[in-house]
Amino acid sequence: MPPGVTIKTVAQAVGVSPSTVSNAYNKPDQLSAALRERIMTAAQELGYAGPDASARALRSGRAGSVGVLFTDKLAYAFSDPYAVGFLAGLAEVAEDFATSLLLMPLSSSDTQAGTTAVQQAAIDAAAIFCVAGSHPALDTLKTRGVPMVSTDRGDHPELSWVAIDEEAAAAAIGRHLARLGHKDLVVLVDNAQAAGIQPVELTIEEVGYTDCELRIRGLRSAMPDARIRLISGGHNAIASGRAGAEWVLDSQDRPTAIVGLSDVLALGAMEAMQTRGLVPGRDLTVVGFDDIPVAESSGLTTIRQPIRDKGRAVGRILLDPATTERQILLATELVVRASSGPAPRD
Amino acid sequence: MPPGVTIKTVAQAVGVSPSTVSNAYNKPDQLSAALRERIMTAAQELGYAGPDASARALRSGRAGSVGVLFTDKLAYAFSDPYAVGFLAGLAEVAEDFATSLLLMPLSSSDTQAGTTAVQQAAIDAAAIFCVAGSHPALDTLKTRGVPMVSTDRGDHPELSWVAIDEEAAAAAIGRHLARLGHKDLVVLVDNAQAAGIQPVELTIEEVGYTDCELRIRGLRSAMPDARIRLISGGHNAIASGRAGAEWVLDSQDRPTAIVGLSDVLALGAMEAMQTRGLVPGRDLTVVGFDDIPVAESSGLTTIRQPIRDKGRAVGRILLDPATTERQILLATELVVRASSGPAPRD
DNA sequence: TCGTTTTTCTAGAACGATTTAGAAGAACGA
DNA sequence: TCGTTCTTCTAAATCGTTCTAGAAAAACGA
Repeated sequence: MPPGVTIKTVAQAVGVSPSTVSNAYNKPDQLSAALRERIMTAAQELGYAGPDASARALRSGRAGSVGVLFTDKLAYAFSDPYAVGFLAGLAEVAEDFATSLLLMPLSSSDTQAGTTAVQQAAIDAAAIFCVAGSHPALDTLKTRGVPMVSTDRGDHPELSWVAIDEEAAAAAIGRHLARLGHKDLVVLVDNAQAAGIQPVELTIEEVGYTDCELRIRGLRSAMPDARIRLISGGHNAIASGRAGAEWVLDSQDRPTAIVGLSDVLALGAMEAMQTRGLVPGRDLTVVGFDDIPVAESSGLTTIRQPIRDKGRAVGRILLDPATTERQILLATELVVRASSGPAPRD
Repeated sequence: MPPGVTIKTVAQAVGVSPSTVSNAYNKPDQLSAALRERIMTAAQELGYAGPDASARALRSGRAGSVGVLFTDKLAYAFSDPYAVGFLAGLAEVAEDFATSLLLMPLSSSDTQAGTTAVQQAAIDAAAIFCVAGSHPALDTLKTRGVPMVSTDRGDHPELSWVAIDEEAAAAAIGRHLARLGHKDLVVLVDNAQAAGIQPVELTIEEVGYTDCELRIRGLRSAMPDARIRLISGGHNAIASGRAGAEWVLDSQDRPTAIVGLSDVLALGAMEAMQTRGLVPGRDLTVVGFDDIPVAESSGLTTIRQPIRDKGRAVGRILLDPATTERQILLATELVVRASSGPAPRD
């Protein structure tokens, strides 16, 4: 587009008003087909590529994009097929409403950067994917009046969310393990601010993420007598799961079962076992959470949550005026596979 | 933000001009600290959350986001860790320049939808990730004057790109296979428009993607005497690789080697072999392309390409004025692992 | 004290579109 | 033929900023 070519230029060239050119693009039935044709060819000749997006957004009050907010680096976020599934579901709906997705990583360490990013982004709505409810960027969105839907259940009744009953799902795992006789557990948790490589043991307060916390509570409630340790090998990725599990497996104090708070963490644990010649489900039980596609072929016992539906539901609440529900609880299911077995008797 | 609260409202409340309020946000050193403080508190009281993004974009000519264009559904795009790596590298640079990423899937079937999406998106630049150079949306961007960088080498000398020498990399695979005595090959290719489940044999013309085509050419040039069949089990995903390989393995006419044009396709082939009790590298050779993280633990022979660097380089060309290079060729390397071995003598 | 520079602030014009209300002309029914 | 209804088009206001040029005030040097 040669600089300076606007809707006005085209209007003058054709000899009509700017409004008419605008209508030619946006409301084709408001003008005769012949005139529209003339306008379009003139636009082509002048090198005009259609109305400017920013100007349109300003005047019409619609940016044509929704923000997708998530914790931490993009690299970590999408290393989990779970996140990808969510995004795919959201994108599906977004496409129907001619809306693009604006990716906005919210670093948990540098909250300032994320907040200004959110401030400067032209978005009509925001999907909050696994972001702590306390992040200041969310306040910015609230004062700005941007509709939001979170993937975590919040406290406030006016908050919109699409979530699962984390606690109940985790309790299902707990009951399964209890039935198998397990009494000594290690839970692998995501630790976003982990910089080092050395796995660490955490308290439930240090875990931070609301959903992780709820899952731990659920486990504990179903296994009140079990010993449950929380270990993190870093952020949510296979390598972290492996690191955490290696640390546990190589210690003198092995548990009988390892629960990954996500499938990728659990898969990492399975890798660590394989390296050591241990068979999941026989020598040690491994359970995951999410049921990502590869969990099936790996034989991982896990909680299935309809992640793609989650994305779709979030999209609909944000974009489809016909959707009136504001808080949606999705069903989960314990999927038992080969990686879980009875605790060895000692 | 209560509707109607703008920079003007704040200005009136404080008793200064709108320009000054604008400066308070954008050029803090243009006004006294005391006044800035007063403006900020007034803004807070009025519920003003900072300058409107669309208005700012219109006036300043900077949208604060770059578009990421890629073929087909988001779901398929990010099922490949290769794509995720690229995005991560790009995001890294984008973050440094306070820029967000706008995801724009360009369906290859419905080119119209993608084109209007591109037309309506407020972006400063665009990263073209594995999109056929003929897509009409690219023309729209060109007339609009949006800077673009592609991940494929184009024909036009003014085009910017960050790529690898696809043909040479594939030729390296070809030489490796020739040295091992392979003369009968199946190449697993991505077929985006595949709707059915039934794998199909394609000609090189039907393959379509420029980079896939180049890789096939490279293979052929290094193995002029080999028989090379092109098979597709669907879009770029493990399941498609598995489907394609199963079809081949269960036929009467098995090749001695399978080359996946991406690692995910090759990994699918390895899965298919395992199911049938075949050992990659002994019974049949499997080679991939990309060297995604899981390739190492799977023992997959493949071409390593610095995918994250690719994303970073694209980001820098788009956003960093200090970067003057416009066409960057990255190095690749054949990584030989256990999945490739000598062809069985018959 | 007087010119000169620096700091601090402002008026008013863009930026490029969409929207509202309404005018001009064509088509229509009786 | 006349009033009415459509169709087709337009003028002018508006969206909420940032920018340019310059004014007023303060600080400075001699």
